[in-house]
Amino acid sequence: MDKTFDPAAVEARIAARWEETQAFRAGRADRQGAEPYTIVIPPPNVTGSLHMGHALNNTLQDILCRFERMRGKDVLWQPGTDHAGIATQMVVERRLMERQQHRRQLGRDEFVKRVWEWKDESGGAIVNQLKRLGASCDWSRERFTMGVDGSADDQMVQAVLKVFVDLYKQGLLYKDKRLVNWDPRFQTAISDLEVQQVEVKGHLWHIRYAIEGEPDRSITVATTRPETMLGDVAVAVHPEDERYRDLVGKHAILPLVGRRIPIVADEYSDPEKGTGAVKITPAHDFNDFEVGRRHKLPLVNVLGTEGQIQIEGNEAFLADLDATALAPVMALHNLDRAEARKRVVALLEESGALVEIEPHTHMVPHGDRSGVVIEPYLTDQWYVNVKPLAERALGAVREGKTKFVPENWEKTYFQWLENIEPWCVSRQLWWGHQIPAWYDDQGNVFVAGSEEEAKAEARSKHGKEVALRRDEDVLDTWFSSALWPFSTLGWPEKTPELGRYYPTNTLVTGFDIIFFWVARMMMMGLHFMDEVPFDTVYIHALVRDEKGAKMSKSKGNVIDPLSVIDQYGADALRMTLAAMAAQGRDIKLSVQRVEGYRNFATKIWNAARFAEMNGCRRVAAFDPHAVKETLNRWAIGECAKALEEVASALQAYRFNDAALGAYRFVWNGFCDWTLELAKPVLQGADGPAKDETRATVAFIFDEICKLLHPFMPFLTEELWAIKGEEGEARTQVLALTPWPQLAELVDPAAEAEIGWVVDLITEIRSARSETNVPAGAQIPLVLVAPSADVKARAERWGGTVKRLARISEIGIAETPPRSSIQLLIRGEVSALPLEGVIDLAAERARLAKEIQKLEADMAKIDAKLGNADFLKRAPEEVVEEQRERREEASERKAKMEEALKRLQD
RNA sequence: GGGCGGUUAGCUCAGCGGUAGAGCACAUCCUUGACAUGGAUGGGGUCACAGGUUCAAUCCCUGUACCGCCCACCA
Repeated sequence: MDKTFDPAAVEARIAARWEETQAFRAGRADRQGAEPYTIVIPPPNVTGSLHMGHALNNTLQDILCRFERMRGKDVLWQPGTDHAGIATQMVVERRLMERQQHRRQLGRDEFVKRVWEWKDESGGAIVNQLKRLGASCDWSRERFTMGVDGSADDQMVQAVLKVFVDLYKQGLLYKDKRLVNWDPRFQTAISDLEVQQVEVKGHLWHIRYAIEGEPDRSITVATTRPETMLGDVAVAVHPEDERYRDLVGKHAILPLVGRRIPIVADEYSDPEKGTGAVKITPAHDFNDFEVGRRHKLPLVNVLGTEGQIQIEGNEAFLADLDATALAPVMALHNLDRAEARKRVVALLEESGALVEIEPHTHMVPHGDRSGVVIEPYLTDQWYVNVKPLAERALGAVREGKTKFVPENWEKTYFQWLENIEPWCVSRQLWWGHQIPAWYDDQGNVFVAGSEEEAKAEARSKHGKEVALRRDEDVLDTWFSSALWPFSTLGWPEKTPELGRYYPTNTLVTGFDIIFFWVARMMMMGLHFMDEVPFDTVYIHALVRDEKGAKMSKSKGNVIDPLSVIDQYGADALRMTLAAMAAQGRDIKLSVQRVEGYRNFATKIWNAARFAEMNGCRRVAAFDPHAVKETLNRWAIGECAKALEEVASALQAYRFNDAALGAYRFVWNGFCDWTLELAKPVLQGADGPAKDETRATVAFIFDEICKLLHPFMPFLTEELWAIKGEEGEARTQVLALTPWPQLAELVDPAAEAEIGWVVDLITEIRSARSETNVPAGAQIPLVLVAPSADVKARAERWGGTVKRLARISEIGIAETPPRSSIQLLIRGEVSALPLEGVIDLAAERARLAKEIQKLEADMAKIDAKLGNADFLKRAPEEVVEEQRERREEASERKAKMEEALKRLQD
């Protein structure tokens, strides 16, 4: 074995081995009758690169997959990537921009071609990065959410087409003209979820509108968006607002524009807000849109698709207005909305209509990708009426068909689905699934799975061949991801995989995409497969930097998982993430923690070297049940307990408990105690005990490899193989080796005996240190009137105790020697006679402190036992336990006091 | 405005009705035949605050104070 662990070399070698052996293939011949276990990966953006969130997400999935694979299941971890509409289009547009090009110059076909090129160029990156992390996906089944004709992913397109057409035919998908969230930068509609509310320090402009026919009166409205006043069609006041009641029914004159607009009464107007009178701009505000609808007001759109003022030739705007009188306003044409705002305010000020400017902080919607202010904008878009689908998705979770872990996320899920709005699925982008809708020149729409079918439909409608034009828009990228759990399995074909692996078992994801993705998969899965897409949704935390801030490029606090892997190894990173993945709290990651788990890997490596050097080689016929030596029986039992602990934690998705349980056992239980206690045997005389101990160490090492494999797959797979060098070679990779079943091997007698040894050594060390006995000094140990049991144990373990606690000799006496440190180990007194060496003052202090502690403890227990209610109401075991504790404490105290007294004589 | 979570050792966090735990940091000691990326030992906590339930509360309930997140139509 090499002297040090070289993660990079090992990772490359092991990855190749997994690939050669096709260890991660679903449906392997050796798993034919096995229970399936399926996870679909949250498909990362195809052009993305691995960040810490991915690292966590995929580490957890991999831990589950490896664990279940070892437990004998037929595991399918379905990998793939997402075409990620806006995100990807943005990346490619930015690249074009660097070369002073714009997508419109290229045209749609050429641009889409470029995106495909970029995908082919960079699309493998994230997959390779996932492999570096050790992700045990079935890479032969990799999918992409969007395919080209004839490619393997074409079937993903078929799935999208079928869903769109079916939903349309079922009346659940329709085209509608209403306000959408419009992103002026990308010039596309986006869904509610893609809008981020950002707090902005702005102003509230108070504008006075004259009242028609009443020169002495006016009404003042307050607005945060003065530029939209060009599209005002009314002023609304609350029906019960005394201040304005008499104005209702009259008309105001819109400043600058001169439009005559009604003053209406509407409950929407809040007397508390602003001036209590609110301008109504139905084309540019969601609320105003509703008010406009209620009062049958016209829609006056004053913005273009880029968010610029558009009034020249704008019929709705110019209706009943004298264009020539509007010269100053017409000059605003084509100005960007920000600039237009300034100019409108200036014009208002000039005209004397601006009453007041008040500082005002409010939430302003921004595009989560583009970062620009979103405009409510009137357009034709495709919507899915998700309400009925949401009902089923809600029901499935309420009935427990799908469970969230941690459970409290169910509330979040419920809240959103209960208040769900129609989902706008069309996007005015070029990169994505083009909407399968065709139009004839009369505006009839034909939704079909192909142009031929659309043509056929058109033919039957018109009785002749007509020219059709395809809808230019594409679908929201989440539309195709919503189908991921079944589209990846071959749907709409009835493939064997679909029957075998759907519904999937676990979905592992972050809470940030519960709405975007999880809820929509639930809706689509239930609707099209008639079954939930997964049994369990495990929601993990967000990875933040060590100070708790979100990692972001602009803050420069990003920890790049790949450089962490380069520096410390994938196993160290994985172990860190698993150990920190407690439910319900964000992970504050620091490189220091990774370093700690790198040290853990080193520790294991060195333990393996130790085993090798001491001839601890696997014995083919080794039977853990037949082990005779107490130490070995104990060690196997400890290992069995650790395996059980890890397995049950993983089954409950308590990754941190699992990882830390494994860590503690391997480092403390195995390295610090088992190996140390075994040293005297391993380095002592040859014989059956030594042979058995060697074999046991080798055996436990194998079990440790299995135990740690889900967390640290590379290191363990490597050690597993190295150990096979001696004797026969391993016939199977560790990844496919069964999870051990050792629960029945815990031996209470061995636990008691080794527990005594451990306690004795610990106590001696502690007492030596506290009483300033030089570390190098060999000192005697005296057992005081030992019981036969203790005497026998001392005989068996004398050598070990001498070695680990620096004891020169072990004697027996009726009473403790005069000058000595006295220890109480499991009820029996031992002493360290230290004539001339002992620091008596320190020993007295040690005893006094101990006595004090015991007294405090006893007082507490006495208070309890003296309470009649406690005795009456508390469960008997608890009372009994308290009594025992009290007795122990008082015994201990008596012994300590005795020792102290002796010391003072 | 609605909802959710957090407040436990110097730091980062587990735990969750009956003796407060880990890692890191800190202190002291140890070049012991796997490992100094190591070993041993130790110090350090009225479990945010105030009430309540209970024989018993860090844990359950109510409220308060900070901190964070999500949702909500920009007067």
